[in-house]
Amino acid sequence: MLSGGGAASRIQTGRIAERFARVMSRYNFRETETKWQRVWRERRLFEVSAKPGMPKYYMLEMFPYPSGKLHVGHVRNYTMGDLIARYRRAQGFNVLHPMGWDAFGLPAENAAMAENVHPVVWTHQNIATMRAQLERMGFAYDWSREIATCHPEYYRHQQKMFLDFLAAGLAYRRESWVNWDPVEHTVLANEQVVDGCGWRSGAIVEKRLLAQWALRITAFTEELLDALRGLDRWPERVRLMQEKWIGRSEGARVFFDVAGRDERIEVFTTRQDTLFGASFVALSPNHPLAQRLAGSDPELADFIAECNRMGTSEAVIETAEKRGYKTGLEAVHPVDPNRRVPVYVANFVLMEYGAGAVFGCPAHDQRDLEFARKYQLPVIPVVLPPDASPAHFTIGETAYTEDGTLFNSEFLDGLSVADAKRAAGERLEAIGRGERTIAYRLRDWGVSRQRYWGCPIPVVYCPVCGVVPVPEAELPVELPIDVGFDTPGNPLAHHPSWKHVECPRCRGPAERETDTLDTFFDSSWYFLRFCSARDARAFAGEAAAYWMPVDQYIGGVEHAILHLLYSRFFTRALSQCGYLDLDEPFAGLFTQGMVCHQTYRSASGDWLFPDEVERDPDGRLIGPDGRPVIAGRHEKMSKSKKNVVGLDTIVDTYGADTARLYLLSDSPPERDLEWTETGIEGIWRYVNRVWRLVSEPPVALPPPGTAVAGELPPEVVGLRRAIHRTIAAVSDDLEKFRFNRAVARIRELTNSVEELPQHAFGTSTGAPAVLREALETLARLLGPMMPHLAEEMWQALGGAGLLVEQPWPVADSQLARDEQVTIAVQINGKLRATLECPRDSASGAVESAALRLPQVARWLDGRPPRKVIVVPNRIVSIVA
RNA sequence: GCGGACGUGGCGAAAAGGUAGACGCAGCAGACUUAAAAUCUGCUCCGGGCAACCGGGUGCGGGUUCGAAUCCCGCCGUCCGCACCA
Repeated sequence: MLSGGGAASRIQTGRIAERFARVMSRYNFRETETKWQRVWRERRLFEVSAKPGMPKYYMLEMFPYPSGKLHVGHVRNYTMGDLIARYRRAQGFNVLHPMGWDAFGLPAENAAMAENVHPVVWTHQNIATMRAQLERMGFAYDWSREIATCHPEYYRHQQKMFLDFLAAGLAYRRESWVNWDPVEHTVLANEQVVDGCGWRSGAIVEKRLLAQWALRITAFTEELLDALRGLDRWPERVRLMQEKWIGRSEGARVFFDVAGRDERIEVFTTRQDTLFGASFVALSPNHPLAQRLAGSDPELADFIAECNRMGTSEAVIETAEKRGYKTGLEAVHPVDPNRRVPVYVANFVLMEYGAGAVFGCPAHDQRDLEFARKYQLPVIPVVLPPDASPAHFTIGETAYTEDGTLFNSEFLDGLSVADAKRAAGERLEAIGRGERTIAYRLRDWGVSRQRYWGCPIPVVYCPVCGVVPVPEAELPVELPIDVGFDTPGNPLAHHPSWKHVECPRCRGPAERETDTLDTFFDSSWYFLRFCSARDARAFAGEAAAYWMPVDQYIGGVEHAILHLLYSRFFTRALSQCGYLDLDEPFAGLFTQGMVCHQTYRSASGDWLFPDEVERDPDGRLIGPDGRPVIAGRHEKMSKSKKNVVGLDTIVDTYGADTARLYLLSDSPPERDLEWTETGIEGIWRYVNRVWRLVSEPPVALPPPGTAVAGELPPEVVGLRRAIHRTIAAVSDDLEKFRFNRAVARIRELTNSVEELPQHAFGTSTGAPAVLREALETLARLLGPMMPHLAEEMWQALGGAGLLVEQPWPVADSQLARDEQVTIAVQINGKLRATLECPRDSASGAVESAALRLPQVARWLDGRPPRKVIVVPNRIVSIVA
């Protein structure tokens, strides 16, 4: 066994040494990259300030959680942002491109418990590591604006915001449900609940009601929904997801009296038209009436307790088996007092939505139908499909949810669904049994967290004065450092002295709030702080007015709803509190895909890092123990499955530019990217080819600025056309976030330069000048993608100043124009020939030329075509 | 369960409704080399044919159109989100 391990590590060392030798003999990225990073830093090129006369561009990538090390998923995001930032800068914009750390959060506390390291230390070490990694990548950040949300100078401002929200009625206290681990006596995050059990204790998780702080995001519901339409530079799918999340539905509140009791059940429904198909009413287990009934019905109390032995996540609730408990009560139909339906308590009814109670119409709702079948409740169809006969229409296993004509419904008979909704609503209103209303899925945002590593909520509880805000002069309420993590639960609550304070109002003994704020609170305004990161205020008004909104925001689609919705709300809430005058923080949004990698398991079933897997001489995969490896599926990179690629190894081996170009070139940015070792080697070969073209050009280059003069051979004219077409196409691709295509076009131009035959230079004095134009163009176009290599190319070409300070090239449309076009000729939709024509030839001429082609004549076989369609410069379509 | 997306060669992909597979990766053959690496050249969607060429082909089944990867309808599969992970 020992020797096996030794052999494996010898292979590994051998491979790295071999790679290293290969690398050192060529383009020296090590020296080049550190050199240019130093130059940019020393000249403070990326430190910017507001310049009112100059057009601004705010480029922002979602700031990272400092989890330890940067992975290629982060780097893909930041590479795209840097590309745009450098491109806009070259176009003459004053570009703000900041970076910071979303530094509060659960993993720091987990590390504290697992590795016995304080969250402060762990976080700061991780930030230092990750900052160094970002610097090595050569990203053009304004580091003078770096922020970390765990810094008191950052969170003091959000404590002030919280107090302002409180004063404005946008923050309030309410009871809400949490996941409770009965063994550890700790509140669990949804992520910490695995199959209904606590991740550490394994105990079955319970729901508990806790008094917590919430933000009134619902005060802005309509605005947040309506303004989505104006976000025309957001992906359609993200706007759709937010729209669905807000979940506006028009319907009605309907009141059911409980037979024989002085009790009324209010339900919300979007299907008031199906009122005559009702066969039950169902209450949420946490509905007040259900709670009251449970007091005298132990069986119901058990059922409710069982419903509460389940996490709070909607996915869990919705996928659980639908179950109900028959209370024995009967609800009186609101329109027809002679009808009665049974009242159930059901586990699928959410207290948070609508009225916490529903009526069930099994014929026209699938979930109600399944419930009705399970508890043998009647299924009464009331909407008749267009071609069905009322006498024979029945419901089987599928509810009918489409439009149709109402029947079995008294005064609604004969109406369409839409008309019946209106008529039913009117009748309910007229008899005082309900009213039409709009319900939203969106709930207020609970921001209290029973955790240490977050921003303290600046309030004090006084037995005399009640809830008292901490006076502004006493902010920030700083997190104490001397805490222990041995006792489960919130260390702040266990701290011997921290929470004991004087009441700011009456000076009597009082207690601090020991909950901290949700970390989404931290990230809901960081983009504003970046506008003036060292200001004594949260942000300077003028700076925010100049820089905001963010022109281009880039991040993972996993933030499509929560972070983006909260930030949109925050911007409005802050505007309402007088901080600024803005509704939408992000004018442009792009959501990039994940980075994936194949997974590997050893013979004993343990996950293996890709680095630990080698190929033996027969090409089989073997692990560090010398035994065969099982190659698994390609998945999103995650620490738990070890399918991560360390950034440092990549940058050490190939350099930052190669990594950057690979991340841009391989897949469209919005799609997932498969990380492959061979792919990055291909980029490395390309880097060397480009560098060779510049360092050893095929002919001596004329001095910079030499005009292209004289007659050019056709190949050189073609190269010149390629140069200008590439400039135009790459610019267009960058505008549309088609980075992989932009890279492909630059590679095509590189191929064109390499393919230029030597003799093309011999006959013309202008040809070397065109070669120079091509190489300079390559450097300029590659600049935002591979800034170090491009800067080195620019210097080797003798360009003036730094490449970063050069303007973006502009295509000459005359030079880009090709006078010949290839036209496809189709017969009955199949390609049969092609035709070379001068550009913009008359359709008649193209048509007759196409009909004269021998291939066409053969297919027509002497018959005249029935129809000919000519699309200029593209295609001739012949119908035979 | 609900909501959102995606599906094209061996692989990543490209294609204003107009020549499907640009640009790469991998593979094969060749050049250089004592040899290897590096580099360079050529080939590579599938089937048939010596070839010119012919037939088929963008998850599956239909439809619209002179023409569909692209638009419409229905299925299948995969991925993401679901409010305390960030």
